[in-house]
Amino acid sequence: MTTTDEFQAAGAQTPRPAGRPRSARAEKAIIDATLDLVGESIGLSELSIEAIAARAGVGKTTIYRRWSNKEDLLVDALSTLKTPLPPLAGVSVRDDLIVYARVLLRDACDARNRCVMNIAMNEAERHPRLVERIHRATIEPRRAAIAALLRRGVATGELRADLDVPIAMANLVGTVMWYVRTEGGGEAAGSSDLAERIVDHLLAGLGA
Amino acid sequence: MTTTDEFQAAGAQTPRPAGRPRSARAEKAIIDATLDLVGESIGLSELSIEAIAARAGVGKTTIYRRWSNKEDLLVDALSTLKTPLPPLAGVSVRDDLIVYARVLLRDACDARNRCVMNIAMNEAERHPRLVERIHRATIEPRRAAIAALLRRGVATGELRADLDVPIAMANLVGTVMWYVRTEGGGEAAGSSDLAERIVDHLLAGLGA
DNA sequence: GTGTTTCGAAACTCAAGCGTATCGAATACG
DNA sequence: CGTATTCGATACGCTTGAGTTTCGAAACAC
Repeated sequence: MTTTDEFQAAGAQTPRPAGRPRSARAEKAIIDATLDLVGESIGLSELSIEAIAARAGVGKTTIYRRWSNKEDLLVDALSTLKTPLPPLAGVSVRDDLIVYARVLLRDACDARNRCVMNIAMNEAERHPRLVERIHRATIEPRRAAIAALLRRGVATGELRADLDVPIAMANLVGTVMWYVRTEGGGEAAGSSDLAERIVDHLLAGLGA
Repeated sequence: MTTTDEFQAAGAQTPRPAGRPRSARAEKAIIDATLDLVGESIGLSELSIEAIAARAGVGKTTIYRRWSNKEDLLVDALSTLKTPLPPLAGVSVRDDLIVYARVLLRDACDARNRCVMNIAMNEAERHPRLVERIHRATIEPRRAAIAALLRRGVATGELRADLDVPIAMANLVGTVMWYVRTEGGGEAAGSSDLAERIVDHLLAGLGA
């Protein structure tokens, strides 16, 4: 830390409170350390503020001055993860399914995003506000997007007319998630045509 | 507790040690309480011996006299869950796939079994011995059985000749798991033809 | 310079939970 | 009966971590 990284947006109507300004660098370090540790230790109860402070090279005071407790910090940290859904080319449903499958694959292979899913699925009754926020920010938009894509496929005749959309969604998402979990997570991302193979497999079906 | 439930197998070569015998009822109560709490609190670190003792109506002494630590208790408790794989009728691959899908559905809806999966997937580096044992006792046999069934289908021509077995396994297992997680867990088990619909969906594929 | 606020570090209080030890009562054997 | 062991209950020492407080130093405004 040779240079000073303190600053404030200093809007005209916020006349810059007196005293030393809060370090933006410290804030980013705290968020990063939190996400790192969330990615390593899966349970939220294993995640300690002291470990976050140590990892971030920051005093606990600096954390508690910004967030009043662990859950508030987690809400802010996890909300920085929501990668935007990629735009769809919109040419063929198959191509768009592959685009989404690639996103699912990438997220499923990333430790941070994987833990968001674990938290959303496992800690619903222990951290309802946190899980609710994750659902609204990340999960629900993706569900809606995939459902809309599947319905588009039914409408255009590219998919079966009697398609069961909930089952088809479980097909796509569940296959990707389970594949990554069982067949080594890291290597799966490398083979770039995996998403393509999974989608074609689903479209064609298992039957002869 | 009006009657006495103490006993010992008392084989001829084990001459029944002196003193009050250990209570088989207490042992069962401990295992049951452990599985109940595992089914409620998903993380192993949230699971406390003291809560197990309280739930089982048992002193901590009675637990520590039988298991030296929490992990040993968990290994024994979880190993009582392994429901045997059902025999296959062996007539058609579709029927056998439905049999397995039903087993997967039932297990995925049961809180206890669901937590075994969570532990196996999430706590690999924290409890390697426990996870290893779960894998050998429960997961690996099922993986092998499903893989064998799929290969049989390829051999008999009921399934595509170019079937990618790992992807097909992720299809079946992932679809069931994900469906239960997203579309209400409890109700899914009720509709008895869900397994059938999922399998037929997979066999036919999504394409028109 | 003075005043105000934040900084990292360290100490603190408080609660939870592990694993152990001790207690009187209960249950077996002989 | 005496002896041995387990029973549930309780207390203990110990560690971990949450959240607070205090401290001297640093970073700003004036």
